[in-house]
Amino acid sequence: MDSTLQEVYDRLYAAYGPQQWWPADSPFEVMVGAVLVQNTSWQNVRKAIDCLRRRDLLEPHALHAVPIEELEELIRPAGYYRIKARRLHNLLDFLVDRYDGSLEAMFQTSLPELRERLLEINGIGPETADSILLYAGGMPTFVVDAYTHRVMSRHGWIPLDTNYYEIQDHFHSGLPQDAALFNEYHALLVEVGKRHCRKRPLCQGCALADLLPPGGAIHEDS
DNA sequence: TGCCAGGCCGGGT
DNA sequence: ACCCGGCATGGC
Repeated sequence: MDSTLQEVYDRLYAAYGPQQWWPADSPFEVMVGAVLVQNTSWQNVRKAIDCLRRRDLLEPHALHAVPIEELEELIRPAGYYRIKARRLHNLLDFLVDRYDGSLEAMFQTSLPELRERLLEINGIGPETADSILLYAGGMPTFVVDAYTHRVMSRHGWIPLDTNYYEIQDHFHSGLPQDAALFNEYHALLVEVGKRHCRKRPLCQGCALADLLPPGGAIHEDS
C-alpha cells in the first residue's frame, strides 16, 4: 500500500469524517444522478431528481416508459436536458432490455464485464460508469472526477496531464480493493476540493497543507 | 454579471 | 492518441 495515499486518506478522514455518499435513497436514484450530474452542480441535479420523485418515476420501468420529450422537460433544471434525456434513456434501455429493470440482476455481472458493457452505452463514460459501479453497486472501482484530478495534481502527487485511467490505476495499485474505502476516499477528495480548490488554487490551511511536497502546491490551473 | 459546476460525444488533426 | 466545440440551467 502506498503510504502517501493512506496518509492523505487518514488526514482527510480525521478532518472531515465519514461523508455518507452518494446522496440518494436507492441504487437506482444513484444511477439517474450519475448521468444528470455530468459537468453540472449537484444543486441543479437535485431539482431534477426531486421532480422525478414527486411523480414516482424513480423506478426503472416507470422511468423507461416516459417518452424522451417528456423526460427532457422533467430533468430540465439539471442542464444539457436534451442530451441527458437521451443518455438516461440509453441507460434505461440497457437496464430494462438486458436485466428486466433489476439492478440486483445487473450487479450479478462481474465488475470488469459490467464496466465494459456500461461504457458501450452512448452517454456513459468512465466516470459515470465507475460512479454507478461503486455508489450504486458497491463494486470496488475508484471514481476519478475533476476534484480528484485537481486535488492530486495541485499537491504535486500526480502530473497535471495524468489521464483518467492513470489516476485510477494510481489508486487501484496503492490501496486495498475495498469498495467502502474507495467510496469514502472519493467523497473526501470532493469535500476538500470544494472547500479549498474550487476558486482559489492555493490549498493553504486545508487538511493536507503539511503533506505538501518540497516546493509547495502546483498552481497551474486544470 | 459573467463564470462555472462531481462529463461525454463527434469530428478533426 | 490527443484537441476542441457543443451541450444548458441555476447559483454566487
